[in-house]
Amino acid sequence: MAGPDGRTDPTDRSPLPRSFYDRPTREVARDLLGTYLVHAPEGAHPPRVVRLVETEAYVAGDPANHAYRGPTPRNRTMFRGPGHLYVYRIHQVVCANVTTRPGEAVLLRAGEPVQGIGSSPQGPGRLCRAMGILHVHDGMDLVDGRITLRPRIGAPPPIQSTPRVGIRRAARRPLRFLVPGSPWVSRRPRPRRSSPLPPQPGSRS
DNA sequence: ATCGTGATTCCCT
DNA sequence: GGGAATCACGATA
Repeated sequence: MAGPDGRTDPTDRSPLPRSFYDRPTREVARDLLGTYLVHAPEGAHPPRVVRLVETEAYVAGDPANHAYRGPTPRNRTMFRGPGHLYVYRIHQVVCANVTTRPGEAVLLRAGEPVQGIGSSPQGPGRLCRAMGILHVHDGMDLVDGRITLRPRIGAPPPIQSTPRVGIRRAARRPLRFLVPGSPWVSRRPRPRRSSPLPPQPGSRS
């Protein structure tokens, strides 16, 4: 889909400016859908590009937020200012976030392959693997670095908000944003319930 | 639904 | 410092 200027290559466009990230985190999470995550590795390797289709916001006062209890060695990047890459490791997997205002961030959950993608970028761990994002990239500046985000081309995609996935606390807040119908959105049927409830009459399964 | 897996954090000493 | 709880996942079935 070409923009009004007819250009089709997202890497021709300048990275999103710092001001993009210096906004309320929910807005950033929503506006990130349809933008392009670009990793131009050192050397002659071709850039890897995905179009983001799924994000989650982690906001202040949010018990699921890594920064909920303030700065720690792991989450220090979340306090470095808007527009940095916060990469953390969980289990055997790395996940990437974009920082917004101090102590808040957006988890990048899934994307649609555009260029140079060798494995499925579906789910936050797999997205990082496909993009070649490593734990050592934690703290990188997204405005002026090898890993950047580039503006959407054309009209904004349709956006749906849903409960967040894979967390226990505050999972039901509608802070997950996705492009409905995209085959690249990660599927995880339902968030875990914190306490088992007896099946209600009329509820499914 | 469950399991592998190891880092991180917390709540004590 | 140390032991235990926790975990923004992914692969399995």
